[in-house]
Amino acid sequence: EKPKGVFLVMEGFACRHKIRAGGRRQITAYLVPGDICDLDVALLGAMDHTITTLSTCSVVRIEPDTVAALMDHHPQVARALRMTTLVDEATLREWVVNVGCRSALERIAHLFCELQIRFHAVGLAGDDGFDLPVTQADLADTTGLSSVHLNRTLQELRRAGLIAFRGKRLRILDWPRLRA
Amino acid sequence: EKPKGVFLVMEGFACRHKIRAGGRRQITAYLVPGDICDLDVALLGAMDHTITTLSTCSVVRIEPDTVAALMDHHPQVARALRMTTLVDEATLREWVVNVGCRSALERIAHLFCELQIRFHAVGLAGDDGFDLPVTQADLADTTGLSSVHLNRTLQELRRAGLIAFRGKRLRILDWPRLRA
DNA sequence: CGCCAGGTTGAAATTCTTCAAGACAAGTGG
DNA sequence: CCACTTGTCTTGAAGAATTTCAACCTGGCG
Repeated sequence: EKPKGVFLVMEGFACRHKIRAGGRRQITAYLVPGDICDLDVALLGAMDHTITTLSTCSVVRIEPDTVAALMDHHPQVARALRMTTLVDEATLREWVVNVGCRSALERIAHLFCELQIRFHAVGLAGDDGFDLPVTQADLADTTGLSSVHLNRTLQELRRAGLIAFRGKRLRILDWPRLRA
Repeated sequence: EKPKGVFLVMEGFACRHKIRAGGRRQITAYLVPGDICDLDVALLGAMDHTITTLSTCSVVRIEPDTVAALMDHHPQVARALRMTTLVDEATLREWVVNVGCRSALERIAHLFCELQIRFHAVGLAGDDGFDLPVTQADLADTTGLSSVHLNRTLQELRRAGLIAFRGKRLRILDWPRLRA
């Protein structure tokens, strides 16, 4: 009945994903520095998905007892931890919306906006963008598009002057319009 | 730092959904009898989505104090409640996969399988199917398809002898193949 | 009887995928 | 230092999946 362990991402970029028979992969979440994972994961018998790093990461493991003690003695921390799971769930819902009813262009723009805000929140993004160490294939598996179509849609965003994406760095050139 | 209230679905069928500017709607989860919702929802300032009943429902509200007391004095219950949020999250991930990388046929089949198992678990489905009080438009908003395409894909499932869906009742005619 | 929401159909237009090939950049071994 | 490999990005063109529009059908219900 106690959490079995917690991992905290300190540096780097990782993702949760599932692989389907046939080799298709769907990324279901990104983990950025400051994100916590597997708060209660051992409660379920098996993990339903995989976590993979997309860049070199440094990760801290916090002992189950430490977590339990924190949650028992520091209600503010306990509250914050419960909030993170709510936020994760809300984000996941937004991802269902993203792949469920947005066009290719909107999906990518939405993803970039989400990441800009999340990286910004932990001081890893300026107003002009952030490092995004993923391949276009990764983005395709995130947005539910083929890599070819993703590539073409990225070019469209570039041509429109909204973003630049070269060498693992995403630059946001027109935040208001990207957001719109 | 305490849960502010809990709702428990006793009878009926409901869903979580989000509405996008432009009127498009995406259903992100179904609630069947036995499902609990909003365990910690008041921790976040605002609700990021809407809950709607799809049939007449009876719902029980459990007082925050009751929940807090339960969780304090009955570790087994606390554990079970935390497990439900993990299961909800895993289900949500599966929905991302569903709309992200499955064909129309697979999406619908997967949804029906999920619901069959969930209804079966609470004794509301026989081996032959269950009551599913939704319109085709609802299913379209669930699977991220247009209602026209959903309609045609449903017909395909019928023609293949996998299901029958008339009058709010879904009959499963060939479980192994539907599942496959 | 007539209305109405939901279901069904056809056809055209669009979006997206697939296949296949070529360009480019970085890293490796000779 | 060069040739070579490898992974990623880019492009074109054909074809498949899906959406849109618009019409028509149907059964339940006031």
